[in-house]
Amino acid sequence: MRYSKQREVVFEVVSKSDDHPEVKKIYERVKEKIPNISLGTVYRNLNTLSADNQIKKIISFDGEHFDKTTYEHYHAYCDICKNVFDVNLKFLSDTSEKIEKNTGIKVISCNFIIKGICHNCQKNKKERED
Amino acid sequence: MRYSKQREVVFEVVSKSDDHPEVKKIYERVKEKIPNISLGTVYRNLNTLSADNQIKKIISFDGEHFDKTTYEHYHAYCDICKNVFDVNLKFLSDTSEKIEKNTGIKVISCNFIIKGICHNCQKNKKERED
DNA sequence: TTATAAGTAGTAATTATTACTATTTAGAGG
DNA sequence: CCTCTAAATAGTAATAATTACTACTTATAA
Repeated sequence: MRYSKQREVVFEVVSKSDDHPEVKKIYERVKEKIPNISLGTVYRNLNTLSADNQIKKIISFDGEHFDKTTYEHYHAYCDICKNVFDVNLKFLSDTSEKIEKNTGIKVISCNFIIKGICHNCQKNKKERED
Repeated sequence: MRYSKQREVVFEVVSKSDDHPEVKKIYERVKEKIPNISLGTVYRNLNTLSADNQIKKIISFDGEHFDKTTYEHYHAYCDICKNVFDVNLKFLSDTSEKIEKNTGIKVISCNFIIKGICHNCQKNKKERED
């Protein structure tokens, strides 16, 4: 893989994002630094970077999101505010290994996403109902 | 929800499928029984049926698949043959409940999909290499 | 310094999904 | 049985997401 300024900035943007952004949002953020970058370039680099395990592609209920964190952890998608949250739970650790052992499937990656309602939206909902 | 022949056939097709078909394939199978059914009708009914928990929508690496089985279980997607397989493992049972207890997120549904290489494709790969 | 293959911008094409509209139909209430 | 009405449909158009294509640019190896 050859160096390019565009890929560096795409990586940098994802690395500095705490909100699991979608392609569209990443594109906007990258454009602040490279105004004439092409959307195709962002797509290509997000795909090469995640194939190279430098970032992680999350498959969610509303499409693809990206995560700076590549170690095995999982996500929750809020059906109200549409945000994606990290989920780190002990009983889910080493899931890849366990699945490989138990099923014989050669695991490449795991995508575990929960659809639900986040703390904030539960609170707001309750307040409206009172 | 009012009865319709179209929805009945869509449900029937998914119910009789053992292969976690995608919309396109479901559409083809339904057309054998209702040749002039509209693709939009298939989409609409797949969405209403899964919202009503009569079938399950699986979010996979290559898009949406559908499953006749609605109880909590998980899936593996083969990166070579692109098929989706059921995964039933004890240590993953009651995941919804556990997540709700541990995170406080109100869980609506869980989507756990593993990307890997299935038994058959591992075998074929090995044979080619010998 | 130069050759070349990887990467890019800009655009076109493709694919998946939803929206729209006129028409049909299930089924509730007379 | 009728009749009414809202739900559902077929067919088409529109939208959104992603990939493909092409001429140009650039990293980097020799």
